[in-house]
Amino acid sequence: MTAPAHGQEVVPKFRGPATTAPLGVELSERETPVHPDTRRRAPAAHVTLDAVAREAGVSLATASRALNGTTRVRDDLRGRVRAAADLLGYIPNAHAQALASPEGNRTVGLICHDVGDPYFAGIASGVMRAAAEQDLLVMLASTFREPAREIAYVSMLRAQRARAILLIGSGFQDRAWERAMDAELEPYVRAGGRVAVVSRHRSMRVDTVQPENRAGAAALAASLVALGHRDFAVLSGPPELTTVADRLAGFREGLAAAGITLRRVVRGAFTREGGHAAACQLLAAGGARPTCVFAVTDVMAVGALAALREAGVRVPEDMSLAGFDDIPVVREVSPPLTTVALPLTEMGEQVIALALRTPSGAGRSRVLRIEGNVVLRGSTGAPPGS
Amino acid sequence: MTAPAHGQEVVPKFRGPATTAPLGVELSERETPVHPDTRRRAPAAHVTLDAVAREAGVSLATASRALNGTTRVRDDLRGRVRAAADLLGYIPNAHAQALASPEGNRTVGLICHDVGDPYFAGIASGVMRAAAEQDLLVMLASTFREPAREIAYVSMLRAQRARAILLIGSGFQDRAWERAMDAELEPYVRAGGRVAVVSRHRSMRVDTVQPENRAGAAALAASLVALGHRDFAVLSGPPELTTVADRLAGFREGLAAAGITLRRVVRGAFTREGGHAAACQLLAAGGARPTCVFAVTDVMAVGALAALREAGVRVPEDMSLAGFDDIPVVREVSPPLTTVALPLTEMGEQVIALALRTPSGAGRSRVLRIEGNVVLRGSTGAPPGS
DNA sequence: GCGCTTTCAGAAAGCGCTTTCTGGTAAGGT
DNA sequence: ACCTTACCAGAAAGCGCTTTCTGAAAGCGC
Repeated sequence: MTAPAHGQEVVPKFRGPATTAPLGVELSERETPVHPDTRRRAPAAHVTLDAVAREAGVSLATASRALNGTTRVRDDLRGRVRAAADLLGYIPNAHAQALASPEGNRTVGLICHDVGDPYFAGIASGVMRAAAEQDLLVMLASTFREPAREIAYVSMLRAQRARAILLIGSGFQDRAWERAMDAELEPYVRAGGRVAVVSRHRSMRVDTVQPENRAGAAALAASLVALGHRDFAVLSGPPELTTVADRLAGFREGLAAAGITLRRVVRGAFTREGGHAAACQLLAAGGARPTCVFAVTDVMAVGALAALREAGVRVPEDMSLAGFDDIPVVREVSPPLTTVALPLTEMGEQVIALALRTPSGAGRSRVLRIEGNVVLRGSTGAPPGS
Repeated sequence: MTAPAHGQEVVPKFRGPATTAPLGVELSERETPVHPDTRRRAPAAHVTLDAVAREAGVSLATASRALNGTTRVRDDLRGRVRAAADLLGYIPNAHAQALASPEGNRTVGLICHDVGDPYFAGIASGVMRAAAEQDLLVMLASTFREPAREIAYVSMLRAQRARAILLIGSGFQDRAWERAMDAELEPYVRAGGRVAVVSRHRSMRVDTVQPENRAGAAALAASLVALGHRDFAVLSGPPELTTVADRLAGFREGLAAAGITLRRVVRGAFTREGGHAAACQLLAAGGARPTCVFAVTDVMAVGALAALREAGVRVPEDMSLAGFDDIPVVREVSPPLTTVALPLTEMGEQVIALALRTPSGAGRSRVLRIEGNVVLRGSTGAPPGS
């Protein structure tokens, strides 16, 4: 096996498509003997439809029609055009297509906080799968949780005239941000753009794939109560995220239904480290420890699990732990985490489907509710001493 | 000056999803009050530069220059243009820009096997971060390991005239595929496109971020031998992937250096389930079990770990297990996995930097070697009975 | 005050397509 | 044989920008 090429000369084994005589009108350029320093010259231009038409001996319009099949074209001509396109290695210029006709645009935008996060990666994976089926290209944007960047990306996607913009992840509960986002989205939609989101955006009237965060958290709370727990703490994320607010509220509701008051809420970043830190903080606090901890996302729960282990707290013997989302990793840790399962990939498929469906009509928006299923795994058990 | 006016009547009040939400996946619609006029109008056209120029009372050319700052424009005119653009909510049409000037294109393409896979998600995350810094938009493509789809995506990205195409993940060692890929890439590069890859592509002469798979696997083998192991098995992936071939070869080399012959290679899919299945197969086989197993990727190792646990094989007491890549999850499982650590995010940043750097000159390609670090964790220990 | 160079706004030529619109030709009707 | 249709290829008009190219006005030295 040859070593990877470091500074290797390109072997020009590919001589270009025009090795045979031109069929149609003369293309004098081709005849030009290749000057030795062509290498350094301006890059070879792209093959245009015009060149294909000339090669096939038809008009530009016919070439376009032959390739797109929009109108009937005589079979022999169509054949000639196809052959010419093949021969020249023609690839249409997507920008020109998009400019010439609105249907030419085959891209959608996907905005999430971080593809590196398994939650978003799961949803993105679903979006990619669905997009592939419809021959769409996805422009991905990671905001790294900066609201300003999110707005900027919407603007860029507007510039790209993306068919649809998909916003994954809950919105910020912040008036200024909401206003700015609305200001971006409203003209976009008005101009025919589609918008769909995963998770609730307080002020936005757009098609939504809505995980039942509240109900799911409440159901989880009920399950944990059923295990015998009475003493709970929550590891929460940034309160301005609607997802956090909803899950926390739902969990409280679920406890309240059993007459239990949530004892403690520790706030942390929406990351593995945030969960770790929050758990440490919880353990460091004095007083009786809760018997059960709910982390508002699995990512945080994983961090919390590590923190508990480091502190010598056995899960679930000393303390039960539950998360939310059911990202793949929670099945791999020991003990596997109890969580509220969300069909992430499917949600990704749904959100793009929602966006691409025929518009729901002026001023209408759809909400696709996604039920979360409580999955009890090894990380939860009866409270100690029961 | 009137505000953009296009029906600002939209009431920015959002009632939110009904809290009496029934559980289950269901679709509901909510209605937004809309001004009667707006209802069945054709979509409002986008604001064009022409409109801005008119609003500002200058020519199209001046408006363009004022906004892009390419040439000096009198201050008062520039101010007027900026104000007009703001007022109208002008967003340039990226397609038109890209068509009119090659520099107008601010997109790069990223092709990977599956963003849902933590290995690719990690690299993609790095790419996204670097792209954001340069104000580039990333078009993401997931091939789901179908070679044909990979080729098709390159073609689509060519059509988009992406500034650069990034290929993440090893190439297929398949002549037909290589030829087809070359045929796509060669004209692209010739036309000024940039290509960079992560992992070796046998036939491709392009800038490469090259994890030292071979050396890393060899070093891992040496470390495992040092722990006392003499009896090894490898859980391998599809042999046509260069990454698999290299890691397997490297591991063999490392063992050979200690005079050890690899006993067993079990092949599985390049996924968690593939690793699980391969491990099961290994255990099901008769004869003495190896004392140490190397899975060529962490993703497979995680599956293998689950399989071992299910089979009652203790890790590392009964059998040691090691992986490759150091994806985040391996630190969370118990025991944490020994692996060869690759700086995934950084690799993502590097590959886009490599692609965007000034061309290396005709026919030259760079290789950025990334060393992997052997990280011994709890999943490996002395062989049983030592 | 007269030619000279600068400076900078506007007209216009594309960029590479799609899609009318136009018109020629063949088929069909009487 | 004459007139309608139908069909389909080609000419041409954009799509929304950037960037020459052009020329008017202003600045300058003598």
